[in-house]
Amino acid sequence: MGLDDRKLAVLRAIVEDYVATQEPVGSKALVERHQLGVSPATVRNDMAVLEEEGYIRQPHTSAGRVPTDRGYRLFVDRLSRVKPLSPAERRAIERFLAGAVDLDDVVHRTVRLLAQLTRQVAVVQYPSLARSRVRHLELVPISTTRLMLVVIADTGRVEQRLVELPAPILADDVIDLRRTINEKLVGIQLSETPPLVQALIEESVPHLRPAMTTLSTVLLETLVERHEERIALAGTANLARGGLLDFQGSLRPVLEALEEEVVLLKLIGEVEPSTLRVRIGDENEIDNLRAASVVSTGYGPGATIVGGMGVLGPTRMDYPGTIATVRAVARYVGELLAQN
Amino acid sequence: MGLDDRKLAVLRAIVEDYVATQEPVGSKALVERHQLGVSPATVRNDMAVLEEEGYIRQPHTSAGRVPTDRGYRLFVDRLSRVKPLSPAERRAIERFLAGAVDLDDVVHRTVRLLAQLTRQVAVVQYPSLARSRVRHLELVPISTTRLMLVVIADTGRVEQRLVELPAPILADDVIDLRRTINEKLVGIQLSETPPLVQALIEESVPHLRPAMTTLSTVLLETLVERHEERIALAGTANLARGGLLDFQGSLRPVLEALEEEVVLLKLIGEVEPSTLRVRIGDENEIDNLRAASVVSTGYGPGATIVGGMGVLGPTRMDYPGTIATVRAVARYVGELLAQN
DNA sequence: GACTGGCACTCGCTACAGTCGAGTGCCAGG
DNA sequence: CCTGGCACTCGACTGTAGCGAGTGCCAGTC
Repeated sequence: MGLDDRKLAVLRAIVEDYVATQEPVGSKALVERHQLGVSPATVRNDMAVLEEEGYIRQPHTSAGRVPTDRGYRLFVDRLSRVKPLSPAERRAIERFLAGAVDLDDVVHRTVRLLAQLTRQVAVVQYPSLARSRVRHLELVPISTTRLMLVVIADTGRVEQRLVELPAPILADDVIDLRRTINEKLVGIQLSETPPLVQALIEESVPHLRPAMTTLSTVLLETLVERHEERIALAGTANLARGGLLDFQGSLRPVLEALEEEVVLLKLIGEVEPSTLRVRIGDENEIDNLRAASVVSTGYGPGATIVGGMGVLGPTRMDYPGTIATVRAVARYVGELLAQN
Repeated sequence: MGLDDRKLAVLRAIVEDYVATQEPVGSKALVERHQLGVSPATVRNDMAVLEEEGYIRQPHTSAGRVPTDRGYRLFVDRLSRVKPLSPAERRAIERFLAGAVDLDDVVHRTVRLLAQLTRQVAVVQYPSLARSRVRHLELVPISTTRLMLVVIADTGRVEQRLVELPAPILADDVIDLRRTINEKLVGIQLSETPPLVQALIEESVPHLRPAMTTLSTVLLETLVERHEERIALAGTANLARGGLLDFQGSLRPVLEALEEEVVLLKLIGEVEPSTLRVRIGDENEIDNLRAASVVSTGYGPGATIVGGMGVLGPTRMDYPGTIATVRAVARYVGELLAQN
């Protein structure tokens, strides 16, 4: 039952070879390419045990072995050696991200960078509004009954929304409104604003109350409810690389899943303090992604986390490399945000 | 050389059948499914002529015929009968777009709607900044040396950008700056702003000149140069529908092309007054899309055009249906923008 | 002169048999 | 516990044969 060190080494070798060659790996090839110090026959015995335990399987009798999801899991948890990034990669990351001019640009560059380095599909969540604080609220008069509300978060993210007032409003009153809402809300974390917005109505001067009421509705929608989360995606073309061997023949389910923002958020958005997360094949909750693996992590300035990013690829992926890249990119982006 | 009416009818029948069945169509099947009033042998003679002229071809000897790009072109230009949208489709369009709350939402909904109705890849360009007018410019003080510049266009599009000032600035001066730039620029079409921005520097009061100089640089970047065009994409999963028969086996080149914003812009952005455009296979300038067709059109409130939208699919697509849908959606969106 | 029925021909597709070889499981011996 | 040897399995590949959809051509008919 217990797997001794050699069996684990065999499993590791199988995973590494299979990931590299994309073909079932046999006992003979294994001893040739790795220094296992035993004969093919011995390896075969080990393989039989590994198969019994569910870590590897045979596509057909008389074919080599292929890791199962469970095998990859064990590999990731206990067997993979950390693969440090090459200096060239580090430089690429720095250079690529250095030129960013604003938040949108940072996210765009990050997602392309990730896709390029890992050669897989990359997903980056914009800094979540819920996790940011209000830096400034602006009211821009468009006409006497229309205002443009602009919310600026401390992460640099900006949301805007048109407000249709119930009655015409004076310029001075707009200034008044702006002052009031800023006094009340600046510096507050967005997820904490609802009660304060509520209070705004009650505390406002009578003749502004109707305006404040509609305004606060829109505020609530903008701050909390409405497409609160945005997401950037890149590298879908990489899905078509593995010649349809990955993803059991059809990209369709995967592409479909990637079109749903909700799904993407689930993939990378559930950020716990646990920094980095790997979900392998069946471990994914989304049915369409049962043939895929996801490596995701949170990122943000310093220790706080403002969003998630990650990479999606075939279960047969280079886990050590991908993990190292995702971790490195997330750290760089975090530093970039901290400088701001 | 000249193709008489029956030969054209045969070509039309071939296109329609091939689009429907995805299989080469033979003379016998043709006379069975269409009322051509002649025998298979006659149809075969017509086919021979059509093939000689390059409108159809045989994948292999002893197979049915398949339209060539040139055949589709003729079909689109002269043979396709307009296919009016079903009331259900019209209602779907209206319902789907009615719920939009702001410009971003309109674009998002439009692109998903197009993808869903045509069952293909949809592309929608955000209203081009170059073609909009400045509605309002806002300067929000972040710190004494930092301003947030917000540009609001009359199409509802909003761009923002951080401005790093060379020296600290007083609150009153910010108000001054804001007033000046608004006086000068509001109502101007964005593509016309550069000379005016230049003039801003020269006309500003001496002690504000350094601030105005950096500000105008950023203004120029924001108004004209920087990722001036944004694009929304949906329906990529539809590419994987045709079971790899379309796109000659690999989705990769197509997916790659779709990742390049520049390419997408080329596809749908070159908007001439000519309302609707169909590019078939080889007619596409982008090599990766030689196996695809694109149906695109401009849209905007009333007669003005503020951006493009379109649909991409296999050359073997339902042209009449796609054309009708794209045209209808563009018109609805135009009306929606006009109401604003 | 245009259309049609008939006929020989082409050629991709499928099924089937046979061979090859990678890879396995098992066993006896060190 | 490991190893070398051996029989066995089964997928991949090859070659052959038959089938049938579809064609091109030609002689005959209206």
